[in-house]
Amino acid sequence: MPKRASMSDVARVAGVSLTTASRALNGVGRVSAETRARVIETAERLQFQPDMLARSFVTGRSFIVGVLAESARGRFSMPLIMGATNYLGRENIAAVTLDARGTPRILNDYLKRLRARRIDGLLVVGDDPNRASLVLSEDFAVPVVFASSSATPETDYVVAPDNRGAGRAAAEYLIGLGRRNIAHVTAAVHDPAVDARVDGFTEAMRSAGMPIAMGGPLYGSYLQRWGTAAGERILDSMAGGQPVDAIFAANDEIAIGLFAAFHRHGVRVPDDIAIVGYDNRLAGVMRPDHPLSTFDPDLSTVGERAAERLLQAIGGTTTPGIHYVQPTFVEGRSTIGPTLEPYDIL
Amino acid sequence: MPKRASMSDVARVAGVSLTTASRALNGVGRVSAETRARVIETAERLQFQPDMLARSFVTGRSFIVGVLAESARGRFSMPLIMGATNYLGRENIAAVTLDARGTPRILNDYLKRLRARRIDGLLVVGDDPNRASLVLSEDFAVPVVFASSSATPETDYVVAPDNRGAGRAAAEYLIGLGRRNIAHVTAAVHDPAVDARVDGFTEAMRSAGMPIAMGGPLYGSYLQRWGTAAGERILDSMAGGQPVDAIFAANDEIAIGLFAAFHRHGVRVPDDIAIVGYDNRLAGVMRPDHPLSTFDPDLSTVGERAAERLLQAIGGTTTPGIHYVQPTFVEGRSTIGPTLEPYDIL
DNA sequence: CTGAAAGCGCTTACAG
DNA sequence: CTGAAAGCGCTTACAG
Repeated sequence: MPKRASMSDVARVAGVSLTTASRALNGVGRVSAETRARVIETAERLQFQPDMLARSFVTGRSFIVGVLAESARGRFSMPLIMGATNYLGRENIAAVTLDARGTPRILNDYLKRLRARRIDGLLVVGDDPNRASLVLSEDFAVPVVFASSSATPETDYVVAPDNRGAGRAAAEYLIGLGRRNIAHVTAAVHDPAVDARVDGFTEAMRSAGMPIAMGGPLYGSYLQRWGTAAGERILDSMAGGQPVDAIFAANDEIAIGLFAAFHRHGVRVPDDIAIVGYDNRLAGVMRPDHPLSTFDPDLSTVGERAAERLLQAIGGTTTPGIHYVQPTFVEGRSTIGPTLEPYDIL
Repeated sequence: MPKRASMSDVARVAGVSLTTASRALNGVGRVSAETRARVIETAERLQFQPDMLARSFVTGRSFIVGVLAESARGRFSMPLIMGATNYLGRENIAAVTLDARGTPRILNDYLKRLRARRIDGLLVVGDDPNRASLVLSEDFAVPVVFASSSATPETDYVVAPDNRGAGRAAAEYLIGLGRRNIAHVTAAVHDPAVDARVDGFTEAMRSAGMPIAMGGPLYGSYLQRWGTAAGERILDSMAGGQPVDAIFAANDEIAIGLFAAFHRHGVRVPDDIAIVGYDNRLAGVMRPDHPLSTFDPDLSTVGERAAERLLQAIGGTTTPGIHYVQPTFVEGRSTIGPTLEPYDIL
């Protein structure tokens, strides 16, 4: 096979100096239009492809970024990383994907390696609030973007799902459906994603002048079991004369647990109680006719935006601050009917 | 901040030539033990980190590989790609992740770019049988490893889940449980994964001298709906005097569809009919006590092994051929009880 | 607008 | 065992 054409081959054939060829091909510096055209034509004819290794060497830009995950196996991280690396690939940027598995020692090791790799930037994926400071304390010389749902100082580049917006949207949606006694069943306090959703939900309820049913958010876990337990509690309360006609659940597992409790007691969804979940992780597993109304945080888009932001930061065309990605609402039978039966879900 | 030490800094400080420093640091060529020790000590003292960009430039090894997915969004591809990129990251290899989205034009574009990137190798993820020939016809100059469940010529490097082995194991497991009338409900013929599972299952049944219930595999789709339809058919057949006491389903959706049909007709699982699924995609979504017996193809391990294989191929330490990854069996209530109820699943 | 030349930081024949 | 020198393929002051 014929050796690849180098830029000096192009220069020689086009009858110009290497300098001029470089300038013409990169569209930088003054080159007469005709010279430029001739060089470009020659390059195409010779099927010239610039050697990125040489270019990297001389410019110091590696066209490689680091993607550092707190835990790559997490449900949160995987689609996010995929979204990011896909975007990067499309932009012809390579990624060194590293999984710190929550261990600072591993993290520091990795940071050292990334430096030797001369990466152009770093994308940090995860929710560990300590991570940020760790990385920054290393005073990494390249831009760092955080893709995370936890709050991070406004001095960093951050991309995150809008949990607060989702909480607000959930309340507004249920109010719009005419529901008047809306509860919120959520996971543990101090989980930043939980807190943000609670805040948004509370805000929207207050704006509508509506108290939160059950006296406020019910805190528990992300497990279906908790959804069922919360459901029992709500049924008790209803038996005691406290009406509940809609629930915003912090994830789909809780939503299904609630439904299970209600169905066992003959309470119909959505006829008696409408349920909105969060995550849409069960899409593709659940039946295709959308049994559950839920919010899809669109994590691969979060990853994509974070990667885009990183390239902008490298290019100096963005400023620090947090960018939110709006979760998409997926409307399903748990709020608009017809009445759900157990086998309608899976 | 002080400039990074270069190799010539190390050489100067250690009082040796650049040549010797390079040899000592890379452990190549003859260098006296004391010289080597001195150089290494000096390098450590100066915190020398070799510039990988320079090394790549001169050696032509980019320490970057391409990861080309037929469709990165596919359920199959995502964990596989994550497994691969994680392994690569640990080995300090960057990846350009590209999603051809089934389009040959995009594919060829990407291959051109990867060449300009001077990648060290290529990992192709996906099941499209045309993909392989496409890539190879480009006579890519670097090693190519296929991570795929479709059959590929023995002249390539291939890593794939052992579908045949899983089919065999499913039959043997159900036979071992004492079941005697075992059916197989699967998806479409000519899907390579389906065919391999059918082959393995058929083989094990034949070895045990047992006919396949229902006269042979029941072909349909991967949808839960098909599982339910197949369940109805099996119930009819049972009503007609043809016993069935176990089923191997081609995926978990089918398994759940089967269960739904049986439960509606008062047929108990596993008491009357044991069910084994495939995929374990619902782990983490289903209840934690393993409602469903199923095979986990361990796709991230497939990706990991494929990446490992790619690095071996680049290093010349492996030979072409197919390596299988054994799916892991996850035992659950659908085969060992107690009797499953609808809400036990999700 | 164009070109000769230096230089990026390594590896590796080649010669001793 | 050790070293002087060439060279990898580009970019970019510097000089014209």
